[in-house]
Amino acid sequence: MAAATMSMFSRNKQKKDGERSSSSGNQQAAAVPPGMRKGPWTEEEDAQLVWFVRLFGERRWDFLAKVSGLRRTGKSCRLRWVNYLHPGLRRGRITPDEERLILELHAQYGSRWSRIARSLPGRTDNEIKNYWRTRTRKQKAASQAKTAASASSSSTVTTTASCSGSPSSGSGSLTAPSSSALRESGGGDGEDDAELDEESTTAASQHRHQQQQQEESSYTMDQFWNEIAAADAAASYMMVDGWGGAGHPAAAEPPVPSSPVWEYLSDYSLWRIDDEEYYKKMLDAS
DNA sequence: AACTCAATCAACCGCAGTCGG
DNA sequence: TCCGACTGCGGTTGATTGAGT
Repeated sequence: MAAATMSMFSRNKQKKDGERSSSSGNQQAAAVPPGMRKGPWTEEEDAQLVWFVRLFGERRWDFLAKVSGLRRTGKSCRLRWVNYLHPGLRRGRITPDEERLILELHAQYGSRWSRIARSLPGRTDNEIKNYWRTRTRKQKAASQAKTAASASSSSTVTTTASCSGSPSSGSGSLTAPSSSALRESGGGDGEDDAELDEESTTAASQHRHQQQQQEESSYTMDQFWNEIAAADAAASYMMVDGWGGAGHPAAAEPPVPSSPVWEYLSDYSLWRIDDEEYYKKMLDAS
């Protein structure tokens, strides 16, 4: 876990500063005020941001960006915190259970990623959005390949193609929502909806696949819905107490360093001094 | 070893909603 | 009611990585 997060951190470090800003064209130059930094965050910036979020809370991002001395917009600071530095973030691959949940919730809410993310504690809307995008792309490519194959050879039908409605079936656990549920969802953009409809056409085969997998993994729908309820409960709990709050059931367990900067900061000498003292130092320095 | 290509993910943008003056 | 600042969201882009050839 720690190794994984650190590798991600170092990966971020490897990005060249300002590379994006130079390659992104005039639009971005207009969006970011002059003198503001853009592109990948450095470890120092991360550490600084974490400190000031601790001091001022997850609010008033413009103010925070200013007093911290970071040459970043408030918006950028918020995004960095929410998507990367937040201590409650969960790292690593989307699990099969999460996949299933995302599928359910997408059928329910469409492309309202933040809403979906609320039911997946520790996952960000950005993460889920990226995951979904990858998944739909794969699905699209697979279905295109399938239609191309069937067009080229209309006489013979291979048996292998018929059981692989989804490319993600390899990961083993996606359950397509019912077509009625998909239609009721209403939300979502056109592309996704179209792909979901496409998905629903293979619902029967996927359902068989799902049953097969349920038998294999002994994973019942009761368990599935219990987990959804638990996730919702956890999410609402976090809304009240904050992520990783003291009263959280998980707090009984040793906290998992979910964000690399926390590991970084644990060795960072300034981390050990008093907040106010540090704040003074920072103000003096700036 | 060098190259290609798909997957992943961080970060950006524009837009819309909310809130206080 | 209007306006500006702030915040959050969804869509998109592009750098990096890793697997395959």
